[in-house]
Amino acid sequence: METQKIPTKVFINLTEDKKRRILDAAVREFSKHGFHRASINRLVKNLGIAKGSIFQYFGSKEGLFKVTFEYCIEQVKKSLRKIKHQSNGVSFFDKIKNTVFAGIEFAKSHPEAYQLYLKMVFQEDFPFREMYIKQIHIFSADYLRDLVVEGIERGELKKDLNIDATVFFLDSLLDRFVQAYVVEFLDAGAEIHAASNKKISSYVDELINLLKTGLGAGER
Amino acid sequence: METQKIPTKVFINLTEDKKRRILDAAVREFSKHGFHRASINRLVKNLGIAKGSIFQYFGSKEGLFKVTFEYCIEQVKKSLRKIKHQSNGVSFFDKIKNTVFAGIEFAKSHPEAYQLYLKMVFQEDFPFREMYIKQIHIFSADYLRDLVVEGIERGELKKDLNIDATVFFLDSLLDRFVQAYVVEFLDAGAEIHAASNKKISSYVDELINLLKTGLGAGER
DNA sequence: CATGCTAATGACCAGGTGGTCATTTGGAGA
DNA sequence: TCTCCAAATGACCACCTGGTCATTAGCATG
Repeated sequence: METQKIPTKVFINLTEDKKRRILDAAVREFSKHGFHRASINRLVKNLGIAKGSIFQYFGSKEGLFKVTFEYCIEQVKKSLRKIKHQSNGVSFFDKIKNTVFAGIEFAKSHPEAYQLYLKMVFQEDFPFREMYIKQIHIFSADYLRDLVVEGIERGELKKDLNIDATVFFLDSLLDRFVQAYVVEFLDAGAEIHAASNKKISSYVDELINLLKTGLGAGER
Repeated sequence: METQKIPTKVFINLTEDKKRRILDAAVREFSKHGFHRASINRLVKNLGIAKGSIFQYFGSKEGLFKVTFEYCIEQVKKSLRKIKHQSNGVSFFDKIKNTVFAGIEFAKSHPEAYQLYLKMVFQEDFPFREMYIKQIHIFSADYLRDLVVEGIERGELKKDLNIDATVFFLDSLLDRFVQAYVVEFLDAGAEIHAASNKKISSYVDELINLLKTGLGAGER
């Protein structure tokens, strides 16, 4: 008798299609209601399978969540790899612009996964929360740090920049921009929420301009 | 027979002290667990009063939440009034700095109220959510807009700034800064979380410098 | 057709929820 | 001291939760 792996082999042996159906439904359920309010009863009703099967596949609600969340992270990774590859060779500020669009594109094509991330960050009582958030921040902050360092080397950015502060600065802005696109009422009256691509584009240009030259009426 | 007001007169007639005790405990319960997972049973146990009383005071869980949240908003208003009054006459960028400190001060002295706000924004299924978030954003965005307009008039800011974009820019940064102070893992490795006042102060200075002059290696 | 074995099933369980209401309590007025 | 009535109480209700497990179904092999 050995300890159970999660997910169990019973789940792994399912057809790819059924596995995807189950995980997609789980992402929807968790993203809509958060961990604790998510209901296994509702989930299996939506799926048309028996409740016992879920526990045979994942052992517990926590196990189901774990597998579901890792499934989401895999999607994020794919997305980031793509954008990193695409914007090879362009300027720092264009890379930032591409990153914003990639973020919005992800939130658009995987709205439930993104909602789940938001809940995870701010709701505080998910299992394994700390571990997962750390994992995600390795992507985003490190990714931005690389961009900044490269930008400085290339002479596109001031060479005396405080890197930590700059990364935080960028991270805030980008993260919040995508949030405003998705969450509503977070756009401070700027009507970013669900705006057209064109509008978004001109908005991002404005922000990048502010980023580049600052707000102050400098003595240039 | 007329429709019940919430809170009922039974609650209103309580001593100020008991009212405060009840609302403080409710803020703690809701901020810790969110609306749906908050438990009336646990609340009354902590308070040492009977469950029936809560329903006599507020009619329902929703009624309790409404009164509790409005109690929090009142605290925010007080805080904003204070800081608005204090920083009369100082420069734009000093006002921004004061605002950051006021935000952190509020999150520090009313951690539960602030947590409740975060949950409200990102958890999506509170009652009256939309209404309340709108109400809150009237404060913050309008407040910042006033600062920006005044800054432009005084010649402290570029006079061709896009005001909407600038307000969004500032709102993102300030909001996120306070979040990073409270939430942990949101500081992109910048170690803002629960930092000392001194560290915070130097950090804010860095950020304001970025705000003022931008990131770009301009042709100044 | 019979056997054997795994996967699927859903009735059932203990425990927690918001909400109700008949009963008790406590203090003001006579 | 007795009366009265609003306020406080907590046992109780129907409902829902995650989780269990004896039973059934389905299918491959002999």
